[in-house]
Amino acid sequence: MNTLVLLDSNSLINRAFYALPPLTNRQGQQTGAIFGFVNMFLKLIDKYKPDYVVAAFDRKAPTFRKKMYEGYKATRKPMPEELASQLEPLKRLLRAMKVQIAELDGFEADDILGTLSKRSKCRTYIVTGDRDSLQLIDDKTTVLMTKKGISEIVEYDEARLKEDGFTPSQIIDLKSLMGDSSDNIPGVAGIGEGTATKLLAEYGTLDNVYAHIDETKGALNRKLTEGKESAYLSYRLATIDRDCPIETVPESQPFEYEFDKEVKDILLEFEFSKIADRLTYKEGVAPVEAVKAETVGDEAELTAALEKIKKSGVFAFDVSSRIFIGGNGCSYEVVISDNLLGTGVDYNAFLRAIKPLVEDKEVRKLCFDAKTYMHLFEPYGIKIGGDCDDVMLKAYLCDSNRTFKSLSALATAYGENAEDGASALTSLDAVLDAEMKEKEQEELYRDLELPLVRVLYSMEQAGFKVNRKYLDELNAELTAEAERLAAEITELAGEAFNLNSTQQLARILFEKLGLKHGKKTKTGYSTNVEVLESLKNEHPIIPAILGYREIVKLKSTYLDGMLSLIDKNGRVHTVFKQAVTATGRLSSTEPNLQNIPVRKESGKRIRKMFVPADGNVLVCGDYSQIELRLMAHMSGDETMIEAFNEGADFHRSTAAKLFGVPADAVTQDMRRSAKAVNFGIIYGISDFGLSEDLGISVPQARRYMQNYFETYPKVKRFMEDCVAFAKSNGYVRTLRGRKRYIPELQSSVYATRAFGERVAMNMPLQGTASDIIKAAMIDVEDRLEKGGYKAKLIMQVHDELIVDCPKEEKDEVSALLKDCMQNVAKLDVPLIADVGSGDNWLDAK
DNA sequence: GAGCTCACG
DNA sequence: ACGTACGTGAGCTCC
Repeated sequence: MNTLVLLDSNSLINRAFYALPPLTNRQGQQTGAIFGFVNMFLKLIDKYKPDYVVAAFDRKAPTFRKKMYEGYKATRKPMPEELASQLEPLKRLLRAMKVQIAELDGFEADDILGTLSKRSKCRTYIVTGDRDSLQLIDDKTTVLMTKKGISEIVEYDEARLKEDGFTPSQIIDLKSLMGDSSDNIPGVAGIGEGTATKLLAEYGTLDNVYAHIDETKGALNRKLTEGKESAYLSYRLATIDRDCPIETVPESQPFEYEFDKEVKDILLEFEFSKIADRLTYKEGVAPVEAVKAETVGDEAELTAALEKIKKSGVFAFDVSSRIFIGGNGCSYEVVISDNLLGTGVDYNAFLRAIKPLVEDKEVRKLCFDAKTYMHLFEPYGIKIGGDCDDVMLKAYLCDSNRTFKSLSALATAYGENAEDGASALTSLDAVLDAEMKEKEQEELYRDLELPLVRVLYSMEQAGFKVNRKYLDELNAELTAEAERLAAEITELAGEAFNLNSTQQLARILFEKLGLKHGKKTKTGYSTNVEVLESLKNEHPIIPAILGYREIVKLKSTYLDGMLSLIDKNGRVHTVFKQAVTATGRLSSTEPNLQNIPVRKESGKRIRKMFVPADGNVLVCGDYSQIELRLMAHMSGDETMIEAFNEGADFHRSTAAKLFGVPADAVTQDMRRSAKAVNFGIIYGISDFGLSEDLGISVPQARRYMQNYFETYPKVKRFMEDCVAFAKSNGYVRTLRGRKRYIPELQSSVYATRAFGERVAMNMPLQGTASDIIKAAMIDVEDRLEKGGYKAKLIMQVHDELIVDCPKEEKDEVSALLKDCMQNVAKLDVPLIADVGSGDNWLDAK
């Protein structure tokens, strides 16, 4: 018997759309849902080997079923534009793949599936995410129901459906009772899945439920009686039309497992290069051209290869699970020896052999993520000579919204077919150079990101000393305190439960203890600090939980989490990520040293754990309100510039203007409000956000904002300009030209677009601040080295730099740090950095 | 692996 | 009528 696969395309692409991130190709065409759909489809044909495939689509014109319903209640939500734009491209691809497209005015996809499955003599699989289609199951029709988005498939035949307690036709009865909000089927008000299942188990069909309605009592009887009309309407709505006038004949177009070249072109247009490479294409079509790397299997071959590479003037290296090296027009895979075979090149010998080439300043080096290679080479005494071009950074500057964690991921995204890392590097390098030039990112690369690599490497290498004795003592104390609070909470709750489980905690608080719940999350009621804080006086368990949360957070993240990361010298070595954030900031991992506590008293005790090397002090410089100063400079607002030039407390001065009082009459509360508005301005203000932050009404927040914009009129202008620029150019940029593309502005969804607007206002400030401190870091490192200081820059926290400094250098280094930070950029307002020092991180600030 | 919570600028 | 403050990373639960 032949096999037919029928696709409920609208259902599938819908699920794919919400399951996958909003991918786009480089033309900006949305491709995420297509990507999900195609991946699922390929898995499917692999498993079921269909002879024919038909993809059914809904047609916009209202169906008979929907029309009946429209008079009854509101219509379905329209498809978001980001998804709608993917339908035609998907159909184009499917047609090229010899999948028939079936659609019919006035009918939904499931009507077509119902009709074709009824007509066909094939073993038929219906692929969908909607349970509606389960009614189509029979002895030759199986429904493949997608789960978890579309990543998994569950086979439903009659036996499987029976396990759930239903026959195929009962699916219709079920829907008519319980309804289906996603399909706009009302059902009987007040009856859910549970009750509906019970009723059908007892009476079998909807008709029979109503035939025995006298046997039900109370509320159920009332609901059924009142909902009878709706139930029967729902029955008609839920019944799939298996006799619609669709003309498609599945058997007329055999599905082919070798595709036309056109399929590959379309896949590459979508930038699904991995998929494009995986498929087989018909004879006569050139297979994917992969540059074949020569194999290097012993040290003599390695020497010859390195000679050739040196002559080419470029040395590209990719050392991961396999090792590739190459240059202009040559590439090699170096086979590392293993004990079993006894062939290949010894790993240590390989590194020794490449040393001269890596250190040769005349040879241009090229790799993905140069900083990791500096760490890799360090134990072998290899120092990269001159700069090392880094395709990771080039790609990041071209589009900071995308982040690549490996060379292969980058190569895939750029549609590189090279199977070896060295060839991928050289061709990516050329492509990215052109892209950087077009996007005016070359200076930023050459003068900022590339020189920064060495600085970051040296900071990571140096590490930050941890006072181990202090850590252990603090840990013991917090452990005891956490245990005490845990016991107290268990006692107050009257039962043992997992204190770390928000779900279990919600059950205890809001069900068992009957406390008032606040806002909801996707999975239940929120138990976050804000909610708990509001209940502080309602029950003694609340303060105990707050205390427990605080302590356990500190202990697990900053004490226990730190222990395994301390090296034999008592230092932790963070890894700075230079190509992650959309704004240009760095991030810090393993451990994240950019979120060490400081705001609360308990957190300050954690911060004290970070100390200088023996005989040293920590010198710490941090920019004072750098983003607001940048706002003053970039907007050119005279009032704001003047306020900073006067050098007074800016929040206070803002408060004085907002509330119309002299500076010395500003109360704490007025200053707090002004500060909140200032922050809001940096984030891309919204009335709602400000009202939440200040705990005031939205109209009140709106008045604050209005007042603020009257005080600093050019700030308003600047923000509007940012949004307008972003809308017409597709990106915003920093003073130094770093760009962030904002595709969200093209969205048809209001919330997404509003987010895009806030991003447009925030990124130029956050990104410029980041450019500035990066430049300062390069200066600091340079001057410390040139001055022969032993002091080392060891940390950056967005607006703060930390130097581990011999005591005798403290004064000079403090001055040097301040000078570098303050004079790295010339603005219309002073750029102020406060510098302090101390025996631990807390005291140095 | 997603969702929640919470630490930082 | 809608649903948001900007940018991160880590530990924990629960599926």
